[in-house]
Amino acid sequence: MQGLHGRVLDALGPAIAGGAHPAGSVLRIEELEERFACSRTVIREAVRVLESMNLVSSRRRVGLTVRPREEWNLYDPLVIRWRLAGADRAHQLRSLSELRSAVEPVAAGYAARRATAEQCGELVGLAIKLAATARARDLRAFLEHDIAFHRLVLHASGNEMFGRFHDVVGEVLTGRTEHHLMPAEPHPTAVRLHADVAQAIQCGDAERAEAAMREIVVQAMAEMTPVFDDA
Amino acid sequence: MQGLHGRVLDALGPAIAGGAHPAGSVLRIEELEERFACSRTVIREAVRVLESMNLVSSRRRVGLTVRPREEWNLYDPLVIRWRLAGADRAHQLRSLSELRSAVEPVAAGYAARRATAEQCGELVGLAIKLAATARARDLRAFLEHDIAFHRLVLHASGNEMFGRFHDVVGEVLTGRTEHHLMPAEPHPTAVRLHADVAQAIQCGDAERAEAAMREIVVQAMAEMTPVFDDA
DNA sequence: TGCGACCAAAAAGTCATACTTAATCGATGC
DNA sequence: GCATCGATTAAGTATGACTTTTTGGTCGCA
Repeated sequence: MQGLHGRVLDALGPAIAGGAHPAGSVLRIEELEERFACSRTVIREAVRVLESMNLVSSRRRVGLTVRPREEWNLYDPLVIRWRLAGADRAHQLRSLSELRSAVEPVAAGYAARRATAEQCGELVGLAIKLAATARARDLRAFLEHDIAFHRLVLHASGNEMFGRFHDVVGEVLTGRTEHHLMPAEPHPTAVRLHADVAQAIQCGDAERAEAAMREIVVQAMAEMTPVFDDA
Repeated sequence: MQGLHGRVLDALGPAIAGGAHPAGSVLRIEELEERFACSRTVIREAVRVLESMNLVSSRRRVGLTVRPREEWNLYDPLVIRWRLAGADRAHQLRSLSELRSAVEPVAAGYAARRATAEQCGELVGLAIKLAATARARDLRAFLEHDIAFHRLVLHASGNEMFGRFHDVVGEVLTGRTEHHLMPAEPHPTAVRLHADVAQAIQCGDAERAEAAMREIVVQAMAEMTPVFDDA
């Protein structure tokens, strides 16, 4: 995200999502021009985006009113990111983790029914890499393969809505690392469960894929409970 | 959505989402000015929105390149609506229904753990209304209560991500009616299942709530299979 | 022939100004 | 207290000028 447009959006979006402008508060284009030291064009274009996310609503003679969070497009990748960057981070991580516990098991089930042979091979390969990087305590690489694994399962589900959920998963998995919630060595159970998922998908065993994935997600949530309790 | 901005968005969004401009095709601001007979300002502002949805990417000396569907913000309520309005409707209904089968049971489970007494009362009330309107074969009112029921369950989950999923549910439930897939009288089983969900939530029985909701969604999917097979 | 450097031109990005429009708010009248 | 009217506010739109980034073609060299 570059240019002045991107700069304004990357400042104003998080400010709103982070609560600096509570619901009901009113901003005016003129004051934003001054704040960001740019032209009305740039502000208007950024505001159009925020409006389409339902973060604000624009009205003549009033200005831009910040909408309540319940109205925001909470699935917008930018909104997710902005919220994760703010004081609401723990709360958002919890919400996303719960959502994940709904989506990923079912996606794994569909993957077991629909994955191509190539995807199966790749999943097994990633599961092996996960085991290797866990053993080597290479957390960076582990995260990388973990994200890739989940992304591939979602994609292999053959449902583009599941596929597009990878943004959420990536953010949650990354968030774990940033909160130092990754144990020095990932649980052997977690590693095994990933292999289980890969194998179940390869065998076309939807129920097993679903169950194993559910365990992965439930375990990940348990590991994050300390953060949630801050919320 | 009013004004020229809204008009352009409401024409260009569906055109892209509906495949009139395939991935890789390039539009230019100048030609859009001519097509929509408005100023560059309006086009640029609309384009900013489409860009933030990842429908297009803008580049100097190239123009606006339509992105592949895998990159679109598929969870954006407008994108969902545009796709449902296009030739992809059946496919999108299927994808959304599968997603629904993931999300709603788990949301019902959380609702069983978190719903307020007031919400429980309201759910039971809606289940009663569903039964009455089904018996009276008042499909319009049935749909209305059905949507309200699901919306409330999602809200009662106490997770704003589930709560915000109500757009998806509303579109899918409404889509059934538009495809004349609503039977003359809703299945007594469906009606009973809704009551089961309401009761389970009231009793704090998460497993039962989840199981009953899963059955509702699975049954709804089965009823839509004829449409899916067109996809 | 292939590669790198250079430059003109294309198309978006930004700015400024003017005009239009919708809607809010205050005053007035009943 | 409510309805109407009109002025004013702040967003919506248009236009033209200028800036910036980047693409694509040309040229030179090995």
